[in-house]
Amino acid sequence: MLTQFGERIRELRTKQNLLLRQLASLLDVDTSIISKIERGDRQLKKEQIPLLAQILKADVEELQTLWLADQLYNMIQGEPMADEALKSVTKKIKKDK
Amino acid sequence: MLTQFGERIRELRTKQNLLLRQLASLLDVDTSIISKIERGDRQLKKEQIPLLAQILKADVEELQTLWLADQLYNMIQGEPMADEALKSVTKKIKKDK
DNA sequence: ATTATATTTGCCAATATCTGTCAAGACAAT
DNA sequence: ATTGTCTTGACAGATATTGGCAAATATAAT
Repeated sequence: MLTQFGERIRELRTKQNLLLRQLASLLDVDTSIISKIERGDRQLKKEQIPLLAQILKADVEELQTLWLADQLYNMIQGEPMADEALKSVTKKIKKDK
Repeated sequence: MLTQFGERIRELRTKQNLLLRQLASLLDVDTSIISKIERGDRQLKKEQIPLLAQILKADVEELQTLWLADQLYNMIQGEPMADEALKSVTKKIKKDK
């Protein structure tokens, strides 16, 4: 399944004329991992987002948002009560502040 | 950390005058598991919700919503971009339909 | 205070999930 | 056919989650 995060990374990477292999090297992981991340087969570790943003000269917060949205979407995917649950959490989050 | 789901289960269980041990037996798990679930230390398996709802004479959808909301909340807990991500997913979910 | 009952907690082993690596395959371009 | 890039599947090690037991703690009654 494609992810917003993965698609954005690929977009940024190609815009910078970076090869998978090069980005992988900068992130110190195997090339295949990056490939999978861009295609939505794997998740990047949350902790790696800042470094990745720096390498791709991207906005950290944008990537964090996309990353988190993917996780959430993945969780509610196909759940019958997704709407209600989302509404409830949104409300609760606002109260927390 | 307390959960909406766990608190509701405890509420329903006591209202039915069921002991942990009795509910545990009906669900075929150890008493300690139910205790932990009610206190938010453990998650009930999604698949067990319908049976639980039946036992507690509760609305399945209500419990599913609470359960899912807990999972979501747990995921965005402390995330700086929680708001944005939630908004994004909510929008996407609506499109999916 | 002692007993009996209910609940909570810490710990362990089993299981499941995640992470990175490797090797083989697909795909283009030349 | 060779080269360079990307993709895929299988694997092993690391992590996380789960259920169960047993001990600790709480609660209630006498």
